[in-house]
Amino acid sequence: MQAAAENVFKALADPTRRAIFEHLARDGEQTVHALTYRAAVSQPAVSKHLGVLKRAKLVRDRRDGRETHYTAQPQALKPVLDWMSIYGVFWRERFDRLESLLKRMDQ
Amino acid sequence: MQAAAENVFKALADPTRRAIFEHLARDGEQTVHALTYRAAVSQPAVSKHLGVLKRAKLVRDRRDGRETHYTAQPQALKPVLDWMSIYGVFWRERFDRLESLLKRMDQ
DNA sequence: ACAATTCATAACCGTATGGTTATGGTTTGC
DNA sequence: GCAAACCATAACCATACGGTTATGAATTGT
Repeated sequence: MQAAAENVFKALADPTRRAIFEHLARDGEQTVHALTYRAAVSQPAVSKHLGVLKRAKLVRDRRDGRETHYTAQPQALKPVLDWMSIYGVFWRERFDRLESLLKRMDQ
Repeated sequence: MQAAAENVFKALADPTRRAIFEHLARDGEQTVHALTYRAAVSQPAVSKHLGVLKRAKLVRDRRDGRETHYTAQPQALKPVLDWMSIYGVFWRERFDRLESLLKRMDQ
């Protein structure tokens, strides 16, 4: 498998990290401060988690003065999808979505 | 997120476990003995990994005499796909596949 | 200038994790 | 019947991991 997927899988294995990522993906760019406010853990813990997510390329950071803004980079999930696709597991589901999509497009 | 996905993510976070799962998914049902032969770790380690995969429902086991046969259960990956779909990240890719599929169906 | 804010890093701690060897219960082959 | 094969579990060990508090560097507000 691609070496890239390694870090992604490990990064997503932790629930706190997934929560942070979900938050970023849903609500867009956030400062560490804002993320800490929502998280159930301390600010240093959040910073460490962001470091892990960053190494996995799941987030990007942008320094602005004393603040650091983080953004979700969902494309980084692609290696996971690719890995899963190897086994052709989801063709059935994809086809179902295709069908329902076509139906909606027909109306 | 679904509680089910929790175990799946953690199970897939370990490279040895992914290797075992890949092997099962590719080559079909295998005994612990056969899996150990290929794996880079000891038989007890393989057994433990299989236990983790089983709790995540990623594999099924079938006892037959002194042998235990394991089978990959790729449907268990679905919660991961669902989780990723939340963010609509892959609609673009899906749509691309749809297009190429339609082209092939047209011929 | 100085106090407060924001964040990352260091130092530390308990527990989870992934590995090992040892062992024992079944089942099979001879 | 007995030795060998197959597998799971127990006991153990080192390290990784996720959390904490303490601290300091950089920036901002007043």
